[in-house]
Amino acid sequence: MTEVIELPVIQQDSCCAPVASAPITLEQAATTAGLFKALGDPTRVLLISIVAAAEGQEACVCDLTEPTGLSQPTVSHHLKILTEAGFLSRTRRGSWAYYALVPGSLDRLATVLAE
Amino acid sequence: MTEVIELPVIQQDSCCAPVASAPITLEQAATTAGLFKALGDPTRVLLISIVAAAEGQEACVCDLTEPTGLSQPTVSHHLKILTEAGFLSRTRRGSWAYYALVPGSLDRLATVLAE
DNA sequence: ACCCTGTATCGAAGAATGTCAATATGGCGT
DNA sequence: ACGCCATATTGACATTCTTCGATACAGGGT
Repeated sequence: MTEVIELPVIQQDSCCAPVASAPITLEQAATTAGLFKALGDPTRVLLISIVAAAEGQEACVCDLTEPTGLSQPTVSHHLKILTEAGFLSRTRRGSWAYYALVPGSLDRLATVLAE
Repeated sequence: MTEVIELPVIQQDSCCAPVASAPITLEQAATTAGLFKALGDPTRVLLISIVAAAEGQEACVCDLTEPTGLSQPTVSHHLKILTEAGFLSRTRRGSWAYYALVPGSLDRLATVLAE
Protein backbone atom coordinates (compact mmCIF):
# COMPACT_ATOMS: atom_id res chain seq x y z
CA MET A 1 0.00 0.00 0.00
CA THR A 2 1.29 3.34 -0.97
CA GLU A 3 1.07 6.41 1.13
CA VAL A 4 0.94 9.93 -0.15
CA ILE A 5 3.11 12.30 1.77
CA GLU A 6 2.64 16.03 1.40
CA LEU A 7 5.93 17.72 0.86
CA PRO A 8 6.40 21.38 1.67
CA VAL A 9 6.39 23.52 -1.41
CA ILE A 10 9.84 24.88 -1.96
CA GLN A 11 9.77 27.33 -4.80
CA GLN A 12 12.86 29.11 -3.70
CA ASP A 13 15.11 26.83 -5.69
CA SER A 14 14.07 28.00 -9.10
CA CYS A 15 12.75 31.30 -7.75
CA CYS A 16 10.84 32.48 -10.76
CA ALA A 17 10.92 32.77 -14.46
CA PRO A 18 13.19 35.29 -16.18
CA VAL A 19 11.21 38.40 -16.95
CA ALA A 20 12.64 39.49 -20.26
CA SER A 21 13.28 36.16 -21.98
CA ALA A 22 9.81 34.88 -22.71
CA PRO A 23 6.26 35.98 -21.96
CA ILE A 24 5.22 34.90 -18.49
CA THR A 25 1.86 34.31 -16.88
CA LEU A 26 0.14 36.73 -14.55
CA GLU A 27 0.70 34.27 -11.75
CA GLN A 28 4.43 34.18 -12.38
CA ALA A 29 4.43 37.94 -12.59
CA ALA A 30 2.73 38.14 -9.20
CA THR A 31 5.32 35.88 -7.61
CA THR A 32 8.17 37.91 -9.04
CA ALA A 33 6.53 41.21 -8.17
CA GLY A 34 6.13 40.03 -4.59
CA LEU A 35 9.89 39.67 -4.28
CA PHE A 36 10.52 43.08 -5.79
CA LYS A 37 7.90 44.64 -3.56
CA ALA A 38 9.76 43.37 -0.52
CA LEU A 39 12.79 45.32 -1.74
CA GLY A 40 10.73 48.34 -2.72
CA ASP A 41 11.20 50.25 0.49
CA PRO A 42 14.25 52.35 1.47
CA THR A 43 14.31 50.98 4.98
CA ARG A 44 14.29 47.39 3.82
CA VAL A 45 17.07 47.95 1.30
CA LEU A 46 19.06 49.58 4.05
CA LEU A 47 18.40 46.67 6.39
CA ILE A 48 19.55 44.17 3.78
CA SER A 49 22.69 46.19 3.25
CA ILE A 50 23.51 46.46 6.93
CA VAL A 51 22.88 42.80 7.61
CA ALA A 52 24.91 41.69 4.59
CA ALA A 53 27.83 43.90 5.50
CA ALA A 54 27.81 42.96 9.16
CA GLU A 55 30.35 40.59 10.65
CA GLY A 56 29.10 37.03 10.40
CA GLN A 57 26.52 38.31 7.92
CA GLU A 58 24.06 38.75 10.74
CA ALA A 59 22.67 41.43 13.02
CA CYS A 60 20.14 41.60 15.82
CA VAL A 61 17.21 43.98 15.95
CA CYS A 62 18.97 46.08 18.52
CA ASP A 63 21.70 46.81 15.99
CA LEU A 64 19.21 47.97 13.39
CA THR A 65 16.96 50.47 15.12
CA GLU A 66 19.60 53.15 15.48
CA PRO A 67 20.92 53.25 11.88
CA THR A 68 17.42 53.31 10.45
CA GLY A 69 16.13 55.90 12.87
CA LEU A 70 12.88 54.00 13.25
CA SER A 71 11.11 52.48 16.21
CA GLN A 72 11.76 48.91 17.23
CA PRO A 73 8.30 47.63 16.19
CA THR A 74 8.72 49.17 12.75
CA VAL A 75 12.11 47.56 12.28
CA SER A 76 10.71 44.21 13.37
CA HIS A 77 7.91 44.67 10.88
CA HIS A 78 10.29 45.25 7.99
CA LEU A 79 12.47 42.35 9.03
CA LYS A 80 9.43 40.11 9.02
CA ILE A 81 8.59 41.14 5.47
CA LEU A 82 12.13 40.47 4.31
CA THR A 83 12.14 37.12 6.09
CA GLU A 84 8.83 36.03 4.62
CA ALA A 85 10.11 37.01 1.18
CA GLY A 86 13.06 34.68 1.71
CA PHE A 87 15.83 37.27 1.83
CA LEU A 88 16.59 37.03 5.53
CA SER A 89 16.67 34.20 8.04
CA ARG A 90 15.93 34.49 11.72
CA THR A 91 17.84 32.80 14.51
CA ARG A 92 17.04 33.20 18.17
CA ARG A 93 19.98 33.16 20.59
CA GLY A 94 18.99 34.04 24.10
CA SER A 95 16.86 37.13 24.12
CA TRP A 96 18.24 38.31 20.82
CA ALA A 97 16.97 37.60 17.34
CA TYR A 98 19.68 37.50 14.73
CA TYR A 99 18.80 38.16 11.14
CA ALA A 100 21.10 36.96 8.36
CA LEU A 101 21.07 37.23 4.61
CA VAL A 102 19.87 33.99 3.03
CA PRO A 103 22.78 32.98 0.78
CA GLY A 104 21.91 33.16 -2.87
CA SER A 105 18.56 34.82 -2.40
CA LEU A 106 19.65 38.06 -4.01
CA ASP A 107 21.62 36.32 -6.74
CA ARG A 108 18.57 34.24 -7.54
CA LEU A 109 16.51 37.35 -8.03
CA ALA A 110 19.26 38.83 -10.17
CA THR A 111 18.84 35.88 -12.51
CA VAL A 112 15.26 36.90 -13.09
CA LEU A 113 16.47 40.24 -14.39
CA ALA A 114 18.82 38.78 -16.99
CA GLU A 115 17.98 40.09 -20.44
CA MET B 1 34.99 84.96 -12.06
CA THR B 2 33.74 81.43 -11.85
CA GLU B 3 30.29 80.39 -12.66
CA VAL B 4 28.50 77.45 -11.19
CA ILE B 5 26.56 75.49 -13.74
CA GLU B 6 23.96 73.01 -12.63
CA LEU B 7 24.37 69.78 -14.50
CA PRO B 8 21.51 67.33 -14.83
CA VAL B 9 21.90 64.43 -12.50
CA ILE B 10 22.42 61.30 -14.52
CA GLN B 11 22.48 58.40 -12.16
CA GLN B 12 21.41 55.84 -14.67
CA ASP B 13 24.92 55.08 -15.79
CA SER B 14 26.12 53.58 -12.59
CA CYS B 15 22.59 52.90 -11.41
CA CYS B 16 23.21 52.43 -7.72
CA ALA B 17 25.48 50.88 -5.23
CA PRO B 18 25.49 47.11 -4.70
CA VAL B 19 23.28 46.27 -1.79
CA ALA B 20 25.10 43.42 -0.15
CA SER B 21 28.72 44.42 -0.62
CA ALA B 22 29.11 47.37 1.70
CA PRO B 23 26.86 49.42 3.94
CA ILE B 24 25.03 52.07 1.93
CA THR B 25 23.43 55.34 2.89
CA LEU B 26 19.73 55.88 3.34
CA GLU B 27 19.76 58.02 0.24
CA GLN B 28 21.29 55.25 -1.85
CA ALA B 29 18.80 52.84 -0.35
CA ALA B 30 15.95 55.11 -1.39
CA THR B 31 17.18 55.29 -4.97
CA THR B 32 17.54 51.54 -5.18
CA ALA B 33 14.19 50.94 -3.49
CA GLY B 34 12.54 53.24 -6.02
CA LEU B 35 13.65 50.95 -8.83
CA PHE B 36 12.46 47.85 -7.04
CA LYS B 37 9.17 49.49 -6.22
CA ALA B 38 8.58 50.08 -9.92
CA LEU B 39 8.88 46.33 -10.40
CA GLY B 40 6.85 45.53 -7.31
CA ASP B 41 3.54 45.16 -9.07
CA PRO B 42 2.29 42.08 -10.96
CA THR B 43 0.93 44.14 -13.82
CA ARG B 44 4.20 45.97 -14.33
CA VAL B 45 6.25 42.79 -14.29
CA LEU B 46 3.87 41.37 -16.84
CA LEU B 47 4.16 44.48 -19.00
CA ILE B 48 7.94 44.29 -18.93
CA SER B 49 7.79 40.64 -19.92
CA ILE B 50 5.39 41.21 -22.79
CA VAL B 51 7.31 44.18 -24.15
CA ALA B 52 10.64 42.40 -23.91
CA ALA B 53 9.34 39.29 -25.61
CA ALA B 54 7.55 41.19 -28.36
CA GLU B 55 8.91 41.42 -31.86
CA GLY B 56 11.16 44.42 -32.19
CA GLN B 57 11.25 44.53 -28.38
CA GLU B 58 8.37 46.98 -28.44
CA ALA B 59 4.62 47.10 -28.06
CA CYS B 60 1.91 49.75 -28.19
CA VAL B 61 -0.64 50.36 -25.49
CA CYS B 62 -3.32 48.74 -27.59
CA ASP B 63 -1.36 45.46 -27.45
CA LEU B 64 -1.15 45.58 -23.68
CA THR B 65 -4.66 46.19 -22.42
CA GLU B 66 -6.01 42.81 -23.43
CA PRO B 67 -3.31 40.55 -21.90
CA THR B 68 -3.39 42.48 -18.63
CA GLY B 69 -7.16 42.61 -18.45
CA LEU B 70 -7.03 46.20 -17.25
CA SER B 71 -8.43 49.42 -18.59
CA GLN B 72 -6.44 51.55 -20.98
CA PRO B 73 -5.86 54.39 -18.50
CA THR B 74 -4.54 51.93 -15.93
CA VAL B 75 -2.14 50.39 -18.43
CA SER B 76 -0.92 53.84 -19.44
CA HIS B 77 -0.37 54.63 -15.78
CA HIS B 78 1.79 51.57 -15.23
CA LEU B 79 3.73 52.24 -18.40
CA LYS B 80 4.44 55.73 -17.17
CA ILE B 81 5.81 54.42 -13.91
CA LEU B 82 8.07 51.95 -15.72
CA THR B 83 9.22 54.68 -18.10
CA GLU B 84 10.00 57.15 -15.33
CA ALA B 85 11.96 54.42 -13.56
CA GLY B 86 14.07 53.99 -16.69
CA PHE B 87 12.97 50.51 -17.66
CA LEU B 88 10.91 51.44 -20.71
CA SER B 89 11.23 54.03 -23.43
CA ARG B 90 8.38 55.66 -25.27
CA THR B 91 8.25 56.38 -29.00
CA ARG B 92 5.33 57.96 -30.75
CA ARG B 93 4.59 56.79 -34.28
CA GLY B 94 1.36 58.13 -35.68
CA SER B 95 -1.39 57.69 -33.19
CA TRP B 96 0.37 54.87 -31.46
CA ALA B 97 2.80 54.99 -28.57
CA TYR B 98 5.37 52.23 -28.68
CA TYR B 99 7.05 51.17 -25.47
CA ALA B 100 10.34 49.34 -25.56
CA LEU B 101 12.64 47.86 -22.98
CA VAL B 102 15.60 50.14 -22.31
CA PRO B 103 18.63 47.96 -23.11
CA GLY B 104 20.65 47.14 -20.04
CA SER B 105 18.23 48.62 -17.55
CA LEU B 106 17.35 45.27 -16.04
CA ASP B 107 20.93 44.01 -16.16
CA ARG B 108 22.04 47.14 -14.36
CA LEU B 109 19.61 46.47 -11.56
CA ALA B 110 20.78 42.86 -11.44
CA THR B 111 24.25 44.14 -10.66
CA VAL B 112 22.91 45.78 -7.55
CA LEU B 113 21.80 42.40 -6.31
CA ALA B 114 25.19 40.76 -6.66
CA GLU B 115 26.33 39.29 -3.35
C1' DA C 1 -12.56 71.79 -40.84
C1' DC C 2 -14.35 67.73 -38.98
C1' DC C 3 -14.48 63.23 -36.97
C1' DC C 4 -12.34 58.96 -35.49
C1' DT C 5 -8.91 56.37 -33.21
C1' DG C 6 -5.27 55.83 -29.89
C1' DT C 7 -3.22 57.67 -25.78
C1' DA C 8 -2.69 60.63 -21.66
C1' DT C 9 -4.49 63.11 -17.71
C1' DC C 10 -7.89 64.09 -14.01
C1' DG C 11 -10.72 63.03 -10.07
C1' DA C 12 -12.44 59.78 -7.00
C1' DA C 13 -13.04 55.40 -4.34
C1' DG C 14 -11.22 51.51 -2.19
C1' DA C 15 -7.30 48.84 -0.72
C1' DA C 16 -2.74 48.47 0.82
C1' DT C 17 1.33 50.35 3.20
C1' DG C 18 4.44 52.57 6.75
C1' DT C 19 4.64 54.23 11.13
C1' DC C 20 4.02 54.67 16.03
C1' DA C 21 2.40 53.85 21.02
C1' DA C 22 0.75 50.35 23.75
C1' DT C 23 0.85 45.77 24.87
C1' DA C 24 2.04 40.87 24.61
C1' DT C 25 5.54 37.23 24.36
C1' DG C 26 9.81 34.82 25.40
C1' DG C 27 14.31 34.08 27.91
C1' DC C 28 17.64 34.83 31.22
C1' DG C 29 19.02 36.17 35.75
C1' DT C 30 18.38 36.68 40.67
C1' DA D 1 8.49 33.02 41.19
C1' DC D 2 9.53 37.38 39.96
C1' DG D 3 11.36 41.03 37.18
C1' DC D 4 14.04 42.69 33.40
C1' DC D 5 15.46 42.86 28.77
C1' DA D 6 14.93 42.13 23.73
C1' DT D 7 11.61 41.19 20.40
C1' DA D 8 6.91 40.43 18.37
C1' DT D 9 2.13 41.63 17.87
C1' DT D 10 -1.93 44.67 18.01
C1' DG D 11 -4.62 48.73 16.96
C1' DA D 12 -4.88 53.08 14.98
C1' DC D 13 -3.79 56.75 11.85
C1' DA D 14 -1.93 59.07 7.78
C1' DT D 15 -0.16 58.34 3.41
C1' DT D 16 0.36 56.11 -0.79
C1' DC D 17 -1.17 53.02 -4.43
C1' DT D 18 -4.23 50.72 -7.74
C1' DT D 19 -8.04 51.10 -10.36
C1' DC D 20 -11.77 53.01 -12.86
C1' DG D 21 -14.91 56.35 -15.51
C1' DA D 22 -14.88 60.65 -17.57
C1' DT D 23 -12.47 63.74 -20.12
C1' DA D 24 -8.68 66.02 -22.60
C1' DC D 25 -5.06 65.72 -26.06
C1' DA D 26 -2.80 64.25 -30.55
C1' DG D 27 -2.51 62.60 -35.22
C1' DG D 28 -4.41 60.83 -39.62
C1' DG D 29 -8.02 60.44 -42.99
C1' DT D 30 -12.11 61.97 -45.46
